[in-house]
Amino acid sequence: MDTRELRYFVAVAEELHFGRAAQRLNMAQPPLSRAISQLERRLGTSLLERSSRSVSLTDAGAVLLREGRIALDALEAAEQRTRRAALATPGVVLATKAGASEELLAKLLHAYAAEPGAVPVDVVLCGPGQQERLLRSGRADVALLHRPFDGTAGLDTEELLTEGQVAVLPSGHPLAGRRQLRLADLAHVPDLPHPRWPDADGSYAPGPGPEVRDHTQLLQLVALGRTSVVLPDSVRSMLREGVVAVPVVDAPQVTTVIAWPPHSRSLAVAGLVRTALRL
Amino acid sequence: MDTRELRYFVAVAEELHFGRAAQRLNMAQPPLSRAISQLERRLGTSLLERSSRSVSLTDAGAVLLREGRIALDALEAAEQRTRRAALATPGVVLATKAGASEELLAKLLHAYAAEPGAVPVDVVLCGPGQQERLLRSGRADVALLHRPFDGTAGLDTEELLTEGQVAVLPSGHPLAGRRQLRLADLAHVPDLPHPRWPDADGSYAPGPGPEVRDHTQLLQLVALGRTSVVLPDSVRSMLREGVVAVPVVDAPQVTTVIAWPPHSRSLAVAGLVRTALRL
DNA sequence: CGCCGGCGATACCCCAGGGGTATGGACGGG
DNA sequence: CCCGTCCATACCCCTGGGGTATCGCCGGCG
Repeated sequence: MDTRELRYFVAVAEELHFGRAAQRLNMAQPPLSRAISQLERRLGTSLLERSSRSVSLTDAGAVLLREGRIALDALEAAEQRTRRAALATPGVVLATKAGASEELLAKLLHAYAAEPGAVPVDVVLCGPGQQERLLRSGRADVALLHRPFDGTAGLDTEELLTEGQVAVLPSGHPLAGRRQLRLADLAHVPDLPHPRWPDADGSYAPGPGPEVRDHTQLLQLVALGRTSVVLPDSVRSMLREGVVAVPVVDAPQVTTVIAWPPHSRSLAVAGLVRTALRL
Repeated sequence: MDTRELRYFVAVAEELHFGRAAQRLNMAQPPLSRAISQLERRLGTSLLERSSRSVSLTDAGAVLLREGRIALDALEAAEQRTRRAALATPGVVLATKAGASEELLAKLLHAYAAEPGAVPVDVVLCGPGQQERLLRSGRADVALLHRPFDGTAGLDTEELLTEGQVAVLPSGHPLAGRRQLRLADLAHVPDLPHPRWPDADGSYAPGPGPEVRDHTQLLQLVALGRTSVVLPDSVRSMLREGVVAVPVVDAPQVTTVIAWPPHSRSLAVAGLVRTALRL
């Protein structure tokens, strides 16, 4: 199967609309239609159910969408890792969520730098959920992920830290005085809508909550009484005036894991993992 | 990156010879040379070191070979799984080495068939090392692998059984009377050369030992005094007249694992794994 | 009920680029 | 020193991927 066809199919399968998919792919609609039916002929099966009013996935199409994304990720990773291997810099790229696990990260970097044979670590701070993408697409060699928020299927991982979660609230808020909360208490607080994080493409889904890009912004917005958020215990070390943290007893436990691609042959990644496990 | 270019590169990187690679790809050498240098230009790095007498991989080339094989496997898997999803048969394909773990396999199939919601299991018996390929290339949904012989990087696994190994010898052989053996005892027994298994393409590497295709053949050849072999304990149940098994005390322990692709969403695979763990 | 508008498929054209053959140029061995 | 090996270059051909114009289907609306 050709990469081109697969990319086309994934675009159509995601949009469920040939016209929009063609637009996204910067091409006209007819060659896209043709490419898809050609792919269907090659595979000997129909992938999309077209009525003249709507497009939907067949079972086979759903399989190809899931498996195809994995294959495209692997291709992109091959390209990115090759490009990075070509640069003279022998560094390793570590991706982590901006503002999360700050203390752990600092300790890890410090301890690793003291190891014999340590190489420079290029830290990429990214938005929530982006570490996983960076790792899968080959732009990072190793990442700190947070279960259950990030998916770890197909990655090798080691657990580093498990913690509960706290609600971060403006100090004047009625709920701020409680000794503990439940998720139900926070589910419908109309004056504190949940913040909105950017998508992979940097855009924001519509909604009532304020748009945020990092934890500093987020805590400032909490202090201003505009939003509230549930985060792992370790944010306590970042708390500022005007915000309080209240344990949420029934929030899922968050496990910070260090993750890397399963075929990694990098000594630097192995060293980082070894160091992290010794912390 | 294009699939075609990647396939070409992998062929050249494996052969380290443009002429032979072109032959393998059923094309002439010049367009292959051109395609590779075009790929190098696109990636902005050289992948192969050519002198007019020999070709070798650069560091970046080695990375692309490793990552590229993974990506090509993922592509092939996407295609195969889509094809299989299109067939009406709701079965699941289980790959296992012919003759290995027979008792375990029989128990597993029997127990799984009794589960509610069990689907037909299509068992593929293949040569050693081929289960891994079948799984990675999407022709199988789940496999029984044997560590440390099969690689499990990038697969999800559960351990089922760990056992020692025995040497299978013709009953008349001098070593057959021993209570136990060491690998060194078997390393240089010129009258019992190791058997040769077929490669992925069905051909045999040259060597002194007899060519075998399955364990029945193998045991017959042992009985005839033509070869000897070291296998997991569980072959004892297959022993025939004329052969004896002697424990090899320093042979590595063999662990039978059930393995599946990490992104598998198949209920049937999950059911098989659950059943296997309960045995 | 018929017209319109949205959407995917078809028809037809064009040309970029992938593949082939012939040949050059570098280098090692006899 | 010449020849054989092997990768690169030059040049040609034609497939097939992309574009525009248009059709056919169908649901909604006046």
